[in-house]
Parts: sequence; structure tokens; C-alpha cells
Amino acid sequence: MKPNDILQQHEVKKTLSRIALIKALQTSEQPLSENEIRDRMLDQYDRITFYRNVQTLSESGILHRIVIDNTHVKYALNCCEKEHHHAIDHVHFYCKECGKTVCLDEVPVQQYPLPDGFKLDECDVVIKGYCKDCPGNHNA
Amino acid sequence: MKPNDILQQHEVKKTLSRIALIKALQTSEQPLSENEIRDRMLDQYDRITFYRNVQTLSESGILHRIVIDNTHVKYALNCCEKEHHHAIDHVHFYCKECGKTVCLDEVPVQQYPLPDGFKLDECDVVIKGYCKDCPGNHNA
DNA sequence: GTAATTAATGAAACAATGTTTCAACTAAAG
DNA sequence: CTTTAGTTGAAACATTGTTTCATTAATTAC
Ligand SMILES: [Mn+2]
Ligand SMILES: [Mn+2]
Ligand SMILES: [Zn+2]
Ligand SMILES: [Zn+2]
Repeated sequence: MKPNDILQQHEVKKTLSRIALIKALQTSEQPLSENEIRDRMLDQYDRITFYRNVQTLSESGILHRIVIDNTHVKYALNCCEKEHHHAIDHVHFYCKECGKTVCLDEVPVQQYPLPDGFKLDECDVVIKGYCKDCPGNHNA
Repeated sequence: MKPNDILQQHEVKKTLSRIALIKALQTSEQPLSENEIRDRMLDQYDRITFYRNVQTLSESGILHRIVIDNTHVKYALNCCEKEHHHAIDHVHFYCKECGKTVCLDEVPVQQYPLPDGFKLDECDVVIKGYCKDCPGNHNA
């Protein structure tokens, strides 16, 4: 789907930096870090604008943030089908060796019991391990 | 259990700043942020030492870090019973209104299917919502 | 208890991620 | 084309965390 159409469909203004951001994410099968996106946006990249657009586009349901840990954050386009506003309903995988991150779109987060009176809003699940391209025999 | 005994049992040096850190965490039922710990450590607090001790004590199984998101991290003592080295086997809850964080020690993280060849190392589950003391009627 | 050894501490400087303010600019609507 | 409301980018700042290295404290050997 074309960046222009995605923006129009979600009713946010079509600007050059947003189009470049969406294009950058479309060049990859996997979620990307800010630096990986910067490298793909070339001169259309500005840090402040990037962070603002991440917020706007994530609120409008175009993309989602994946917090691996406090120092690693990835960004991915949402599946075109789903238009949830901020609910990430699937699990994420992170390879501790190569850093590759995968949206496991087919793996829904499970329901966990909460103490009485507690209300659930969202549930983040990040699985860390080693992808099939990485041996990861770190203790063998 | 006394800080001194905890440190001895896990075979790390008994220093003033480590004892003060453990004491600080023991004053609270819930996980604490760095600032909340600082306020409880008074003049025994130093940022660099704090971060180094968090690393050492977490590697030795005395405490664990809870990454709520990239800007909110909490710290909690491990249950005395369990001596897992870095495996957090339980789910965490975070109240979006008051920031209170709860170790749901009785709620184990569930098993999720991974793509072929992928190896699991750890799985972080953070549930965000509203605790029983917070209405959280943010859209009602 | 004292000396020797080994690890921990704290100052300074830095790094990564993200935010706020505000003037200039651009996209969308009329 | 003009207006207007939203977007951009510069500067400065905030938070979380690390690295280096000289000094200091904790443990071990005597
Ligand atoms: Mn995803
Ligand atoms: Mn916990
Ligand atoms: Zn890998
Ligand atoms: Zn609350």
C-alpha cells in the first residue's frame, strides 16, 4: 500500500517526512530502530520530527513502537487489516545476538489474571532469545 | 531477612551502599524507581554506584529490574525462595495513573510458540492499566 | 590487630533516547 | 490565490545509563 493512501486512510496530513518514514519502514520486513530508519530516510530525516511523527502515526494506528528494553526501541508498520488505535495485540521477539526483531502477528498475547479491582489496558510481551541465524551458544 | 545475610548468601561483598540499597527496597512492598530509592538512601546514594550495584546484585539474583517502558524502570528484591539468576518468571503490573508497580509473583509468564529454529531465553510481560486505588476513567 | 590483596566507590565526561518551546513553513480548505 | 491550522526544525533541556581512572573500603593472610 502506498504511503500516501495509508496517511489519507488514517486522516493525517500527507507530509514529506511522514511519507519518507513510512517508505523507510516498508523497505524492511522487520521492525527498525531509529538509526536504521534514519539511514533509510537520508536527508529527509530530522530527529525531532521523527519522534513527533512516531507519536502522531502511532496514535492514528499506522505504526507501533516496540520497547525491547530501556535502550532499544523498534518501530513497525501495523498490518493494513488491523486498525486498533494503541492496542498491540501480538507478541514480539528480539534476538539477543543480532538484534533482529520480529512481530509475531499470529501469536496473540494471552490473558493474565489480575488482582481484584485492577483494570487492564494493554499488555506488552517481549520474548528475548536467539533467532535461527544466530547460534547463541553463549554458555555451551 | 537482613541485608547482610542476603549479601553473604549470594556471595557478594557486603558494602555500605549495597546494604543501603537493599534496606531501601525493603521499606517498600512494591518495586521502586531510582528516584524513590535515592530518597530512601539519603547520603548513601551515588548514581554511578547505584547502577553498578543494580547490575551486580541483579546478576547474583538478589534483585530484578522491571522495564515498564523506555523511560520508566523499577527495581525490586527477589523473593527469598527463588534464586534464579536472571530469569524473571512472573508478570508485572503498572498503573498508568499513579505509577504503582506490582510484582505478580503468583502469575507465571505463559509459553508462546516461536518460529522454527528460534530459541527462547527470557520473556518479559508487563501489564499496564489502573490499580484499584485509581479510577482511570480516562475515556468515560 | 596489622598488612597485603582485591574489589568497590565516586568524580568527570560521555552516550542514547526523547521532550519542550517557538518562529518559520507547508498542506489542505475555501 | 488566500487563509488557516497543523507541521517542521533549531536550540536547549531531561532522563537513564556507561566508561575511565584514581582513591577508598572490604576481605584474606599473617
Ligand atoms: Mn509488532
Ligand atoms: Mn517482579
Ligand atoms: Zn539473530
Ligand atoms: Zn494506581
